[in-house]
Amino acid sequence: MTFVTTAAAEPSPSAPRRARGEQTRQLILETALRLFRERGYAETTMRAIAKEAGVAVGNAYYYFDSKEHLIQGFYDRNQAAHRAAAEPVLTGETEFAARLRGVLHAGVDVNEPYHSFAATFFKTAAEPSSPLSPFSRESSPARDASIAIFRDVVEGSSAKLDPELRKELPELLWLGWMGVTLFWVYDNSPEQRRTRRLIDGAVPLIDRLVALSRLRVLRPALRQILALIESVRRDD
Amino acid sequence: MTFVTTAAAEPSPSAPRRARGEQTRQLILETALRLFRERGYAETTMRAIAKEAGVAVGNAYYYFDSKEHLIQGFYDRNQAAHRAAAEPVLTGETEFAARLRGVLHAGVDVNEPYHSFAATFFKTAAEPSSPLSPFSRESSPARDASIAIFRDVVEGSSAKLDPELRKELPELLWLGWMGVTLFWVYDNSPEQRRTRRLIDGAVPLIDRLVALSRLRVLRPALRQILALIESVRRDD
DNA sequence: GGACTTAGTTGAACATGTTCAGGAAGGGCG
DNA sequence: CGCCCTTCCTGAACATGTTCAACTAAGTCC
Repeated sequence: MTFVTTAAAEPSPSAPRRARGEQTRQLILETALRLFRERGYAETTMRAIAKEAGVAVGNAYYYFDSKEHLIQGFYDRNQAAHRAAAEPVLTGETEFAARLRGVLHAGVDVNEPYHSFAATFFKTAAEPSSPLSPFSRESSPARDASIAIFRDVVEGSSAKLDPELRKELPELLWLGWMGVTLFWVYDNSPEQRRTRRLIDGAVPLIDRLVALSRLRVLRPALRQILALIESVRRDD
Repeated sequence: MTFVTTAAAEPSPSAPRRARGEQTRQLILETALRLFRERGYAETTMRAIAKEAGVAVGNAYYYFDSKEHLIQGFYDRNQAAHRAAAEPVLTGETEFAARLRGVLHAGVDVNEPYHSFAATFFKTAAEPSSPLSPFSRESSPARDASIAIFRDVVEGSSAKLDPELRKELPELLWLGWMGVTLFWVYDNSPEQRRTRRLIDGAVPLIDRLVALSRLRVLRPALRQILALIESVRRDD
């Protein structure tokens, strides 16, 4: 079985030990994601992945703890793509609203091709104990990277806002982004237009709220909100 | 196999045709929910349910399309229990904030015994295409019943508020309740105290916002928000 | 070079959700 | 009663995620 079946990275026996394993891992991941895209998540069997990749079923389990774990690779990729797609806005725009809007739309753009099957495996991410949950320990690198985008949104903007709020805002915006994503998953309007409308409608509201945060009169209300967040976050 | 195995409702052969089937259905559902509670959802096999109920595996599939569909029974029950638990507050309290707070706490109370395994099967509810999704067609009876509770919260309260908002508020509060539930699922603080704190902190804020809705100055902002909701809801 | 270690790989075996061809069994109808 | 239809029920068979004992071979150490 040494003839070339695909042009893709087939592990070459000549490669050094470490690299060889990494090659196999990538091959399995690539194959899996391709099949997920082509047939959907549930319809893709581990046997099919293994066969298509030219390895034994057990080998896939040597590199990935479970079928679900293959999805993590998808997340990592999408996260990087979001960052890249947001880059122009983050370097070009200075107004808070425009930055936020651009970043959110970039996120939707990046996800768009996967909408149909993202919904299919979204369920696995929703389980709190799942490593795929956006709040899980295993997701924390991807999560931190995602929050970093929103920190960039805030810090690179010309908007002046309450310093307390400034500290919390990136994480709150990320949470909002999770909300948008949740909405997006459920949104089956053509081209997910409702999600776009949600973004376009919500961003000005958020912008106005954020601007209001500096008003002396609203200080107590803001403190109350921040205190609530703090108290809810506390884990006891 | 005609000896009595449990004291519970075993289908009596003498019962009329229709009722007999219903009895079996109930028996299977009871058994399933009990085992879910005792062992957890994933750990309970269909074979175990069938064996425990004294029927064949196929029989369970005659009454329930899938293992997930057994959960719907759990929802229906919980919904009714929520209504019942909220009753005292809804008849006794007249202030909006107190009513809302009471209803939300009642909801958490009702769910509390199931927290550990609710999380386990929450994932199945999260899939948009699943009949268990709170937004699905199959869930609409339970959903409508739940929204009705929040309509009661609004209509039975002494609070005066913008008529436009009044129309939308029950559904918005229900959505908020879904948010609280989502938070609750992820909340593993002892006795889910964080969820309680979230409710206690958020209700006054909502109460204040709702009261503000009548201020002339805020009219444009309110209209903007309502328009956003309307536009997002539109399915095109 | 030879013994040893360990990463990498295999495929059969297992567990469990689901299906399905078929078999009772009650009740209506001639 | 005898026939038939529908409801209810059965358990073996199937599909698929996962495990595991065993094997291969690349590297390491003496």
